[in-house]
Amino acid sequence: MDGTIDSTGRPVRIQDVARALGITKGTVSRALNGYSDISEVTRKRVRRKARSMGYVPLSHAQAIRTGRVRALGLVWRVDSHDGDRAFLSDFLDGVSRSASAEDWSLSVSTADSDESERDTIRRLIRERKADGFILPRTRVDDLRVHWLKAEKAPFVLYGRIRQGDGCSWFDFLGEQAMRSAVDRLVGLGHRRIAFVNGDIGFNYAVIREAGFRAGMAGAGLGTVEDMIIDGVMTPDAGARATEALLSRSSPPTAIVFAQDMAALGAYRAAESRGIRIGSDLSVIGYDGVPEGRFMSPPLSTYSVDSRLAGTRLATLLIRQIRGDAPECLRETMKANFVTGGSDGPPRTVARPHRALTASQVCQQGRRGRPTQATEEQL
Amino acid sequence: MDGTIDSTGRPVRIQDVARALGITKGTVSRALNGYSDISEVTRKRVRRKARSMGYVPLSHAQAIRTGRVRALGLVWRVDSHDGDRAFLSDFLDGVSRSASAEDWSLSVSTADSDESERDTIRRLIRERKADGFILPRTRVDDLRVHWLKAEKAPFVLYGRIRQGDGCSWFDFLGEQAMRSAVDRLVGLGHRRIAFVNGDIGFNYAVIREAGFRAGMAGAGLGTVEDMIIDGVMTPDAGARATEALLSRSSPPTAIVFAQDMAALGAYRAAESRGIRIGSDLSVIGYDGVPEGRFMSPPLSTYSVDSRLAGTRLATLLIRQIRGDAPECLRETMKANFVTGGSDGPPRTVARPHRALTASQVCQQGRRGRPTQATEEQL
DNA sequence: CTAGTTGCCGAAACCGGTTTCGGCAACCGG
DNA sequence: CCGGTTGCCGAAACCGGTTTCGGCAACTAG
Repeated sequence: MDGTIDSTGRPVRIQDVARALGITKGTVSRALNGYSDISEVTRKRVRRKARSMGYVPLSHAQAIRTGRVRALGLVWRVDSHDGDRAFLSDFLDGVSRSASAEDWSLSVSTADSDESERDTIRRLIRERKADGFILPRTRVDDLRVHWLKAEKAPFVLYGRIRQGDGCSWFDFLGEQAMRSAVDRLVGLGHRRIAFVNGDIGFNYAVIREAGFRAGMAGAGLGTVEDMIIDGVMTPDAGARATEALLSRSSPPTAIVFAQDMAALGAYRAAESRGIRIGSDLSVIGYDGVPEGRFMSPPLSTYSVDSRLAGTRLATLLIRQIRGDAPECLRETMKANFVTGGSDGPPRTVARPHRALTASQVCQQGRRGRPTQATEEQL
Repeated sequence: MDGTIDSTGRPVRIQDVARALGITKGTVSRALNGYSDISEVTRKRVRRKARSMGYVPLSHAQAIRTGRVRALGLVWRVDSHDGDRAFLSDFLDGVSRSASAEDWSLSVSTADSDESERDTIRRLIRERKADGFILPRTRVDDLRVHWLKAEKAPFVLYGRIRQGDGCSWFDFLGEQAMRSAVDRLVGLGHRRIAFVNGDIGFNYAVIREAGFRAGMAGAGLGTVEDMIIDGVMTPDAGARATEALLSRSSPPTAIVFAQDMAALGAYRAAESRGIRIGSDLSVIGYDGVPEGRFMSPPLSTYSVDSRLAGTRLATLLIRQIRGDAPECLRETMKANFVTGGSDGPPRTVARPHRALTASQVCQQGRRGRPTQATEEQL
């Protein structure tokens, strides 16, 4: 197993290219790496010859001098079952695409605890298997940030954090999505809106909850604390949460879920209660998992492009490793709302004389919340 | 970003360890790598000192001489949506665990076509980002095998292949599972058993179909060709296949699915027909996807441990790279049958005078197929 | 015409390990 | 006592690149 082999069966090295051109390997190296002290004619000759001979530099041989192996590191936690199975594949694809485009590679490891994750990261750094790291699913106080700062290793976060000094990141605007979900539901006539959050140890949960509260406040509806449940990440837990909420003395007419996987549970709870999602109970999710499209009615959700997140993160990390300041490498993007049919006007306000047509509802939504919305409807 | 740093802030190199001990770096290297010409006392001193100083060799610096980077390569195809979402995470975890245990790492790339997969593999080989490859989901005539043999690169297959000269692999015994599924169903009293296969371009599909046919033949039941459908990999396709089978003039009383994801579709088809899985229609799957446990009744299936597959494959590949002959590195394992409740005695034979109790059925199953099974019951 | 640039490339050091080679000292048998 | 092993380690080559340094030739300015 070796690089391109010439007629003698030996892999092609830089020395071979140099010899074939009658110049030294140092010149070949400088020509290929864009040094300015190489004439344009020589550079062309070298490039052509290297290509024709199929010369590709060994990354580890370069690394010995440059200190860089052109590899990104990714440690995947397998202990937290968030259930979103499509995510990993898409995310990896995104990262890999960006990395490959720049001729970088991706070193992946798994970990099932904080300790093993720390050990894994340190090993990858120490052995120089990776030049920098992509950190998925940032926590409110993320230990990995401390570890990597201590090791002076570059890294990018998938998800913003509060103490973001010296950090770069990519993130979707979860707070904006949740706020928009509330606006939409209020526009449809809902007043009693619940929020089912994920694990508030993760940043995204904190951010989305803030968005929900902002939406409720903006609509003149104070958030009722027992209308907020957190720690719900699976369909099972989502079903239980929905069941609990619907058992309240004044149950919500709509539920905003911070995660689609939890929202899927609402369908099960609704079925066992004999009520229908989209009319008896409105549901809006977040993530855009494929399963949501197959529910009936399909889940309305704020869809997130995991592949895009991967590509952006890889690009940002490579830039940072090449020298850009982390603070300049921050990107956020809107989550895309996808109408499914799981949200509609509430049953309770659908009395004949106040019924709204679909078009009226849409106009209302566009004009903002109705001015006559008052607290007593809660 | 560097390895362990000493008080001066510089990363610890082998030279530093040598100097601290008053010996040469060559001796340190040989001591650490288990050369026999190093005395046991020196070896101990070196090991202790290296550990206390936090010395870890740079993998790329070793690679320049040894030619090995201690990394496994894995190219993941993202274009074939087989739907099994849990697989990737578990599989990666298995590979990563084994690799880490030997102090190896894992280089992952994605590809969405044969060409991009070939280019990716070649780039990883040429740049020496990986010393060998794990090839998931082998096809009947797998191009990757040809590419890698041409590059003289070590590789292991997840799934056996016909032309297996010079190949090592790990695989689950799909044919045995399918055969056992037929035996079980026959034991329960079924005679008209259908088989819904996956993409027969993949080896596992060919193998499982062979197992099904062997089971039918072994039970004295010839396989009716229109009772076999292939190319079914998703719940949607599974539902359609089930629908088609149940529309036959003499529909099957049981269906064996080569993949759980397809089997899930049978539930949907059954629901829309108003029949019940496990009594009106028996279903047995293969894979053991988590979703199967949540169906009602839970799906009976031959469960496969993807994590284990990953660990075994990584171990086999590392052995091969270290010099073991590929032909000696082959492992197979049984798929585990998990009773769910989706299989039971057929309705059609459940007439009072022929009804079987559960225990009788089990005994029958244990004793083998009933000797009175004849063709005319089809 | 000469001194000072500038463009371009060869020579060699260098990165951090591994591996070969050779030699010293201790031990061995005759 | 002496030649021949054997055990153990230092010295140095080596792997395949990158980067520094210096010098030659051509060109430019004074």
